[in-house]
Amino acid sequence: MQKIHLDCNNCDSKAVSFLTYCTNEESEMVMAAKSCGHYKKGQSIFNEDNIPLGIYCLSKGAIKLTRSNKDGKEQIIRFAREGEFLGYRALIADERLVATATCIEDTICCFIPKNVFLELLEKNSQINKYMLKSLCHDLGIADERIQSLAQKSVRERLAETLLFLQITFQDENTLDESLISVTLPREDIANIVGTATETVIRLLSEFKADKLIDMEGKKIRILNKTGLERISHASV
Amino acid sequence: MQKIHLDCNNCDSKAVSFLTYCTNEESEMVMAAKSCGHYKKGQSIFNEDNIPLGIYCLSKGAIKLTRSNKDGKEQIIRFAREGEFLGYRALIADERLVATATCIEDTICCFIPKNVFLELLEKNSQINKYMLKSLCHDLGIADERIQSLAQKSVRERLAETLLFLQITFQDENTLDESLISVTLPREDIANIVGTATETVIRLLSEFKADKLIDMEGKKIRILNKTGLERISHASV
DNA sequence: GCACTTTCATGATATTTATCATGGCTAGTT
DNA sequence: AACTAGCCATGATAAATATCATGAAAGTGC
Repeated sequence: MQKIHLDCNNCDSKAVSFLTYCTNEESEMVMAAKSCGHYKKGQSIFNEDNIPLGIYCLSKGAIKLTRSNKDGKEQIIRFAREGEFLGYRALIADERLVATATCIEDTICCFIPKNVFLELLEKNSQINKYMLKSLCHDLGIADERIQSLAQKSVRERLAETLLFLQITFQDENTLDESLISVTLPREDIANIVGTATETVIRLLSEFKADKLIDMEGKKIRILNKTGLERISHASV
Repeated sequence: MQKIHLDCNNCDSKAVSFLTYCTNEESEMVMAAKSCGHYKKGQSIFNEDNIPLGIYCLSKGAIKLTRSNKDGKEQIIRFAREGEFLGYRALIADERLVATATCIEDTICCFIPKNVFLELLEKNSQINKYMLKSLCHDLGIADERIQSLAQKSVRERLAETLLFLQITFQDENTLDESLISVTLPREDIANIVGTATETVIRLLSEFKADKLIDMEGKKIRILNKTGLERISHASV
């Protein structure tokens, strides 16, 4: 990780995160306390089981949050992009980190120490509300995920995942919105869906044969969104 | 639902919920605004897709929170017992309810209107902290659940579920702690684990043959906790 | 450009789990 | 006591998915 310095006021992520609600004074406090760094694709920002020392703000790039089992097989719990925060769940719950954050692209990420964040949370009611609301929203998404994993087939979940990836990694400055702009190895896709890598590869081949998707290099293009939606909602 | 009136100060759930942090004045406000009712086993307290009008506080009994798919198959998302609250996730996130709350025992439950709850949340910082922390904790549990559903086999998840049910429905005034004190039909167990009812029945028979559990009427007794733990943690 | 490593792809096979079918058991009802 | 409905249980079978094996293709470092 290569250290750099960033000005929150010029940061892309300010516009979309709770930093919007900071007063000037609070912004100054955050800026004085934070430390920023450049991470390469594949590097991890924090690791499960560690004690959280603060929160992380993604200024640029994308990360996957994963939990590993005994055999080292990882499950992707969620993704985060520019403007999103990491590590606050464990911090607020006063628990250890239960997930590892790994960059899936080159990433710029700032660290805000625990006490600064907790003070903001306590003193600034807009920030407090924002966090509450966003936690509740995330919990709703997690519940949806639980239902999906419990009730849908792998085929349904893969279709769902492709649509999710397309939306999540929508590149606002590209007109080519049918192309999934992130390149995830098949193994990562399997670790979202909760299945074996070979199964993903096979089903992707089927989807391709059915003209639902196309492969352009490692990237996936969605040819028939409605078709995928139909598959994805077959049962749920 | 049969209406009754309850005094929060004498309520079992006061000791364990955010109501602990209410000032006298706030308690009065809650008491004046709330309405309480007696629900029979099987009755629902609220239904998915509805707009949340307030939150519900369980004074006695137990409920299951479920989400249904197209075919009407339900997934149990979580349980709530005395002292726990329901419906706040959707309320705070400003979304519709995504789950149905159904009593699995005769239940006494109070309704606190939206504005009263939101005011408490805003004015009382201890309550605010309590809610934040508890949401973060719940989100951690949801993430664990996601990993379990994605990576564990049905057999592993059933063992996990039995241990979970034993702890969750621990009756503090019974010495017989190896008996799972709640009676859930096999179908409900299947809807926690995320599998077919027949599969649960078959695996329970296996567990019984392996002397891991025993069946006493409809109730299940855990004979070998360590054995179940070993099965449950085989992979994760 | 060539060795080397990782990822992708596909076949063969085994295992797990779902589905369909049938019958027994139990609790509540008349 | 007989009747009925709703579980519970188990067998037979089918379908979905995992696992193992092998090779091709694509990156990566030197």
